[in-house]
Formats: sequence, structure tokens, C-alpha cells
Amino acid sequence: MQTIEEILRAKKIKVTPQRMAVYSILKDTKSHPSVEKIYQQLKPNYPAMSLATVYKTVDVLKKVGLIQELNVGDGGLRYDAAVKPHSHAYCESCGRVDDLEQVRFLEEFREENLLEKIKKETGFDVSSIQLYFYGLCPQCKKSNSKVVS
Amino acid sequence: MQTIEEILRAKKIKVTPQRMAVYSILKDTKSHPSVEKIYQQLKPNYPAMSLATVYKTVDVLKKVGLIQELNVGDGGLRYDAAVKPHSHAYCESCGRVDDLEQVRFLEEFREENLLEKIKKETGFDVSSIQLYFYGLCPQCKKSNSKVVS
DNA sequence: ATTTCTGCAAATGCTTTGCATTGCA
DNA sequence: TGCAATGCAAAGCATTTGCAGAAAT
Repeated sequence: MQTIEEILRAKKIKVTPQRMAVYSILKDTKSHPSVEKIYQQLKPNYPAMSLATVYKTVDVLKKVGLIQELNVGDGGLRYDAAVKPHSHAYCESCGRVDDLEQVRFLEEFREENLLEKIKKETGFDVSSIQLYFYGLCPQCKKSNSKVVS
Repeated sequence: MQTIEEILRAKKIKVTPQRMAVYSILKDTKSHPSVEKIYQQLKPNYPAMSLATVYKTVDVLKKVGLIQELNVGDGGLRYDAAVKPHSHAYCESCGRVDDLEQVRFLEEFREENLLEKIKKETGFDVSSIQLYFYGLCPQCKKSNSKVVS
């Protein structure tokens, strides 16, 4: 198994502290943070870190396939170091994004090689899939019932 | 069956030519246009139409449930008057969005009442689902093979 | 007559870009 | 040393907002 450094060097991409730091944050969380959140979390340890660098870094990591980008639609993309296909639940009240392990659709999709089937039937060459569930998380459901809104 | 006018009036939302025009464009296409595209298409017949009005209108139509919003992630949301759940294929080369009728997942999801199951198992209250396939459409696959890029 | 909507322009917020400086290889 | 990456500030887009005039009920 390759380390992240090896993966980057193999693609002639330089290994920098900023890149390692961004990746390490994503690797250690299940919160699917936005660029802004990553930046805020990095600041204490990397005071010179620039927001633009975080943007550029997630772009690099995404292209290399080390992370995936989620587009839940609240203005602001989210990032996830778990690159194996899995579905996500987005809370329209608090904005949190959770993995939805109960839905095995994407895994089954891959196991049954349904992408090949789609390619044959439609001519559309699928490179990735996203499955999003929108609604209210348990916490917000509780508090919302008390609020007028 | 209610007409669009009746649906709007029932919710105390005023029926205006702009709203009817936007809805009519979405009703008559399968191209999942962006706000900008809708605006461009409207301009010849409604020279005074403002882009901001199109934004406000899709918002109203969305809230009333007459259209749905797609977030394929190319900067710019897309709109669809077909509100029954169905999956979409997004071409990363030309940006087109097609319905993917071959994938019956969302329909099955509804038929089998899997939303209730998710609610019970996770406490997450799902109000809508989106299933996106990213890749290359047949046309772009052909032309891309000739280009360097 | 009231209330809501429209159209315009300015403002906002996320993201990208240009460029001088820095730092990895 | 040479080329790529960083950091900063400015620019770019999609979208939202405020408000005066217009239109729907």
C-alpha cells in the first residue's frame, strides 16, 4: 500500500506541509467540512495558511483521487477523504452531512457492475455517482418542533 | 386535476405572466436549463424580464412543488418541471443533463417505502433524494477521443 | 385599495486568478 | 538551481437584497 506522499510523488506533485495538513484533517473527520471549515481548523497550527491554498489543495487532492467532493447545495462544497462510493444525508436545517450506511445502493451498483450496463444501454460513460438524501436530522427535528419558523 | 393557476392561487401566490412564462419553458423542455438559460430563452418574448425575477420565480415554483432543483455542481443550478423522482446524468464535458430512465432506483425506493425504513433506522427525516451520474455523454466521448485535452 | 411582484442596481458570498515570493526536489 | 506551490489581493460569477414603481386580487 502506498502512502499519500508516494501517491503524490508518483504523479510529480510536490509534497508540502499544507497539502499534508489538509489531507490529514479530512482523513480524521466524518464531518464533511467545507473549505472554510478546513481553513478555520488549520489556522491555529498554520497561521500563515491562506484560504486560496486550501481551495487549490482540495482541487489537487480531488484530481489525484485522494478525496471526493460533495455538492449538497448550500453554497459551498464539502470534502470527504472516504472515496469509496457511499451515500450522504444532508440536513436542510443545520447543514450537517452524514454518511448513510443503511443505503447500500451504490455499493451494490458497483458489485453488480451496473455501470457497464448503463454504458451499453445509453452510451453514457459514468465515472462517478452521488446519492444525496435531503431532509431533517434527528437533532433538528426535535428542536424545530418547538420553533415557529 | 388543478391547473398551475389554481395551485398558485390556492397558496395566495399571485399569477403573473413572468411566472407562467418561466413555468411554461420548463414544462416544455427536457434540457434542465439554468436560470441564465431560462432568462435568455425568455428575453425575445419578454424584453423587460429581469434576471432577478427568474431567480425569484424558480424559487417560488420550487417551494410550491411545481419544479425541482438540480445541483449538478458546475456552478449554476438547473431546473426541471418533472417533479417525480428520477435520476440524472451530467456530462462533465458539455454540461448537458439528461434523465436516466434506465436507473429505476428512486422509483423503487418510493414504491417500497424505503424512506420510512430510513426514518426508523436513522431518525433522519428525508424529504427528497437526488441521484446523479457524472461522466461523458455519447457525443462528447466521440469528439474527445479526437482532441488532445 | 391593498398587497404582492417586478425590475434595476448594488451587495454578497464562494471561488478563481495573477503575480511576486518561497520552498520542495 | 529550476520549477512548482504559497500567500495575498484583486477579480469573477452566481445569487440575493433593497427599494421604488407596476401589477394582480
